[in-house]
Amino acid sequence: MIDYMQKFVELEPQEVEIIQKHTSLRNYLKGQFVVQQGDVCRHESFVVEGCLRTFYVDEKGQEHTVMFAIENWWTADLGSFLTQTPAHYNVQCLENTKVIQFSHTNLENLYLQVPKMERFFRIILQRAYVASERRLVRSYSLTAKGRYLKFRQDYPLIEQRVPQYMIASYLGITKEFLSKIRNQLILEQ
Amino acid sequence: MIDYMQKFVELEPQEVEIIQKHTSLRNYLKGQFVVQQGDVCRHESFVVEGCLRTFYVDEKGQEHTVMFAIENWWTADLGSFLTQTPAHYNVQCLENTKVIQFSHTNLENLYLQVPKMERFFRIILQRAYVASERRLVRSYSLTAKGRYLKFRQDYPLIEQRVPQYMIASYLGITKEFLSKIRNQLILEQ
DNA sequence: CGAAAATTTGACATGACTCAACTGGAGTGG
DNA sequence: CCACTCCAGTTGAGTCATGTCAAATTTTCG
Repeated sequence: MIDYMQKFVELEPQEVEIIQKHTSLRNYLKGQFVVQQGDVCRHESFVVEGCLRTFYVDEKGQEHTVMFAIENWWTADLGSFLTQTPAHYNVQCLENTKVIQFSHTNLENLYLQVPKMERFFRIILQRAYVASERRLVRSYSLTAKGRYLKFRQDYPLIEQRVPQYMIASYLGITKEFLSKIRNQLILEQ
Repeated sequence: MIDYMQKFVELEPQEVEIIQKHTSLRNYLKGQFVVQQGDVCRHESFVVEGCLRTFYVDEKGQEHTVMFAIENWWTADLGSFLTQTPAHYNVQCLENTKVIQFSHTNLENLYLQVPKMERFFRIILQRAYVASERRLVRSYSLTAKGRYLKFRQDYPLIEQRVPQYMIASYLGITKEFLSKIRNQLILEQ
């Protein structure tokens, strides 16, 4: 994780040490929940190894996948984490997963002790926001097939690691329709 | 703008002065473009007064509204601004508009001179990211009618200031269909 | 091997789009 | 002050993309 951070900010050895004191390493088994809808999201997690899915279940019982996270990504229900209010989303491990976690108080503390962390997260958030905006535009301007092709192109690694019905719910379509799109793509070749 | 910033970070008088030195005030007329698709977005703008729309035109010539901005909002093509590469979006004034602008170099400079600005923008971005994620979830889980009702509820002020066809393109539907939804809502009462 | 989970297939239903025509202001100019 | 145009909004008919439901098939994994 430190290597990853150094791409965005330069850290002194003593800063690295402070960061380490404010984080904890945690292992989850496949299927375990890091965050559950209704609970407060206590940590922001950096994925060292594994794969997770953020999703929420609506009133009709339908699942909507908000995002996936693999190695070197951050995950949390950010809205819940920031305000320490009940989460709208679940975050579940799709594989055995190892994460580095920042608790809310530790992170606030860390911002005071290592101001560079403000910069680091500002940069990370800028990128996340731009990506989210792009995805939003695509959701409106592209057809389901177009969104699927874009997804395959952007995240080929994720496509291979997660079941198809989760990809469908990430793209905002039903698993049946995604299956039909895939079939159609094969026929086209 | 300073009042607005003080809600998130405490600024010393000399910091306020530095911020002022790094910004410029600019007026635009209704219809003018702050950013144009293809040009590099040179500024991040804080809206003092007025109303703007960020949108992009796809290959088929269709407009997609990415966001609106009114008083106390920030606007830019953030992706373009951050990397200083050509913009995907247009930002156009829907009314005569007054903004405070940060150029890219001024802002980078400001981050060095007033580190609190890192914190300020981190917080702003967190909120923007959470809002964007929510909108994304809605775009997938709600029907067009549901999205329209939510929009009216969330941004009643904006609804009254912008033409209906722009709201339609913000919601990802055609102006005709929005008109039908509105008609339907009247009949329901 | 057998059961559960994931995916595929097909018939039918529906939300949302397209296109074209129409309505109704808000200027604008004679 | 009227005629004209222009733009936003409405309406309706027909179509297409995507959803629903139920059954069949394949894959995964204990």
